[in-house]
Amino acid sequence: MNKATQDLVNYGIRPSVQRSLIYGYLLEHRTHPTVDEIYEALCTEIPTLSKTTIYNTLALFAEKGAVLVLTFDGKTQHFDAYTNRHAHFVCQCCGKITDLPYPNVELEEMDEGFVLHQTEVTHKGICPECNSLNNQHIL
Amino acid sequence: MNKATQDLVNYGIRPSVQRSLIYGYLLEHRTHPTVDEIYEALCTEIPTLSKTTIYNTLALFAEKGAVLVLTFDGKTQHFDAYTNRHAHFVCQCCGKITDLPYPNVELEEMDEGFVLHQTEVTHKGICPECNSLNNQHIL
DNA sequence: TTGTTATTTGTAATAATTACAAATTTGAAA
DNA sequence: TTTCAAATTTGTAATTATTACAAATAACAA
Repeated sequence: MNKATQDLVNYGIRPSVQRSLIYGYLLEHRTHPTVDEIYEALCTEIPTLSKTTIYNTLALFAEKGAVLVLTFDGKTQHFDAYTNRHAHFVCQCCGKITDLPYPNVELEEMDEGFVLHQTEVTHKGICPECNSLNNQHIL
Repeated sequence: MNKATQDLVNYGIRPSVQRSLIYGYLLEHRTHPTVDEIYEALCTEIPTLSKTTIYNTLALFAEKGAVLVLTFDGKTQHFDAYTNRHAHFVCQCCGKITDLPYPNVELEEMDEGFVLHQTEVTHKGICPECNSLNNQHIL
C-alpha cells in the first residue's frame, strides 16, 4: 500500500483507484493545483476520469480534513494536501501560491461568543520569479 | 457634497450618481455586501441600474484602493469600504464576515526576492449568533 | 449647440461548480 | 462463485458568478 493510499485510510477515507491517484498527485505536486490541473495530469492515466469525480473526491477530502481548499483569487479552488499549519504567499503578478512558515500571531481579545477554529495568514506581494523578470524589464 | 462623493474624489474617482450611491451603500452597510446585495438595495433607487455597472464600478474602486475585495467562500466577491488594516472573522456556519482588530504578527524571515505588500489575517469559526442558536438547539 | 469622451446598460458569452441520474465497480453474504 | 446492495464514478445538463462587448445615454468642454 503506497503512502497516498495509507494516508487516505488514516483519514477514514476508503481508497479507490481515483482517490489514491488524486491524493497522490497532491502529495507530489505541492503547487496547490486546481481541478483542471489535476484532471489534465491524470486523464491519461485514467482515460475515463471525469471532472465531477475530482470535485466529489476533493470535497470528500476537505470534509475529512485531508486537504485544504484555498480560494485566494475568488475564482478557482486550489487544493493543498499539506495540512500542517502554515502561511501562504500569493503572487499578485502570476497568481502562484507558495507555502511559508506560520508566523507568531498575538491575538487581540475577541468578543465572547466567537468560537475560533483557525486563523489563516496570507501574504500578498510579488514572488521572486516575477520580481526578477520585472527587474530585467526595467533595466 | 456628501461623504461618499467626497471620498470618491479623494480617491481620484469621478463621482457619478451610480458611483456615489454604490460607495455610499458600502459606507453605510459594513456587512461586506455582494454585487447582488448592492443591486437589490439600489435598484429601486436607480431603476435602470445594471449589475454590469456595479461590477465595473467596484472593479474601479478596487483599482483605486477605495474598496477591498474579499472572496473567502471561493464563490462570491464581497466588498469592504473600510480600508484601514483589520482582520476578518468568517463564520463557517452562516458565512457572515465580521471585522476584527488586526493582531500583532511577528513575521518569519522570508526568502530574498519576495516583495511583501500586505499580510491578511482571517479567523474562521462560529459567530456569536450561530453559536447561541446552536446552543439553544442542543439544550 | 455641438461634438467628443466617459459612463451606463443589456445581452450574450465564459468559467467554475453543482445537481442528478445512469452506469459501473466493489465487497460482503449466501 | 454468484448474487445483491451499497458505494463510487461518470456524463450531461443546470446553475452561479463574472466578464466581454457594443449600443445607448449622459456629461462636459469648445
